[in-house]
Amino acid sequence: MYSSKINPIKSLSNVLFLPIWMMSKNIEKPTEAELKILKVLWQVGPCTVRQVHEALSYDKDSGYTTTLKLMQIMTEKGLVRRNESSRTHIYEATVSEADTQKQLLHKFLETAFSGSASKLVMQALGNHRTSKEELEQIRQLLDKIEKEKP
Amino acid sequence: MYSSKINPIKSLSNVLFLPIWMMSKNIEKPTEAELKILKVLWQVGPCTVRQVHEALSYDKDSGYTTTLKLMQIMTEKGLVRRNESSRTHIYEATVSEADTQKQLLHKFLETAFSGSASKLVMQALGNHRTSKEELEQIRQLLDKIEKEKP
DNA sequence: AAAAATATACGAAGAATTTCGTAATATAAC
DNA sequence: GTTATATTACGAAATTCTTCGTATATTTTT
Repeated sequence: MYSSKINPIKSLSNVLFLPIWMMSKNIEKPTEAELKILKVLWQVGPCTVRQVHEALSYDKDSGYTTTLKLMQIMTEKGLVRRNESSRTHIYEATVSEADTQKQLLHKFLETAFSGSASKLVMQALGNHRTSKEELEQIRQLLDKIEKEKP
Repeated sequence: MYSSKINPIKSLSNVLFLPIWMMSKNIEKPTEAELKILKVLWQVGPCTVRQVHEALSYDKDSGYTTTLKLMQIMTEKGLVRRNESSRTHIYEATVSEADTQKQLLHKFLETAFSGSASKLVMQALGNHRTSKEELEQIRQLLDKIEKEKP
């Protein structure tokens, strides 16, 4: 990296406000294809490769060995763990959906919205149908956050 | 794609509820490196390659020709347009920041949050410092949305 | 006018991700 | 038990994105 003499504040602020999740141990960031697999595992629980592959084949058109290979890589990365006691291995996610979303959101917020959570939130609310119940939940969260503020 | 006989509703719903922005002409999706360049152009306006490259070199450590090449590719994709009247070309973004954010957000929402805007919003609000003013803005948006509901 | 600096064009290397084909092995069916 | 089927292992091709080096052309400096 370029050692900036003009704007040292930028990198400094990054250190001071390091989000909590970044301080915990390094979680491998899933790629897009890996994320699709994780979603299946989160939704239906421990699966064989075939189960995952069937679940994906509605959206995606790639061969069985592709899914297999990805899941093998994910095992190496530690994104999933597998039970090898029977010949057909059973895979399960080792990372939680919430943690992964947190991590991906942080990255996305930086790259696409330059870190402005409120801009992102307003865009998300403005362009996507959200039920009354969900809006109410968000409102409650707002209350809670504001109450905890000075 | 797999022609599903089991769940034809899925693809159907995608057609029925096609978001408005998707119906407009196809915008090329910027890659991550391209997005960084766009951000400079959005922030400072029309630029030469050198200006963009200098602006980026605080965060990024790649050569001048890399930036040049990327901007040439972006021109082909139609993400930027350039004025070639003088030897040093002047580039400007052809896509707006808001439109691009909308597009990226939609994609992200689908891949990471399975389309649940409220989940994303709550995660974003929960994990990132947001000022009182911003929270108030969001609250007002909530009011506006709920008022427009049945 | 020659030399130096700066710009674009463009092919191709490098890197990361996704895809597949084939071999080896185990299980199931006959 | 032999054949057929299903599963894993693994290398390597295909793809996409990023990076760079070199050639060529233009402007600026000396």
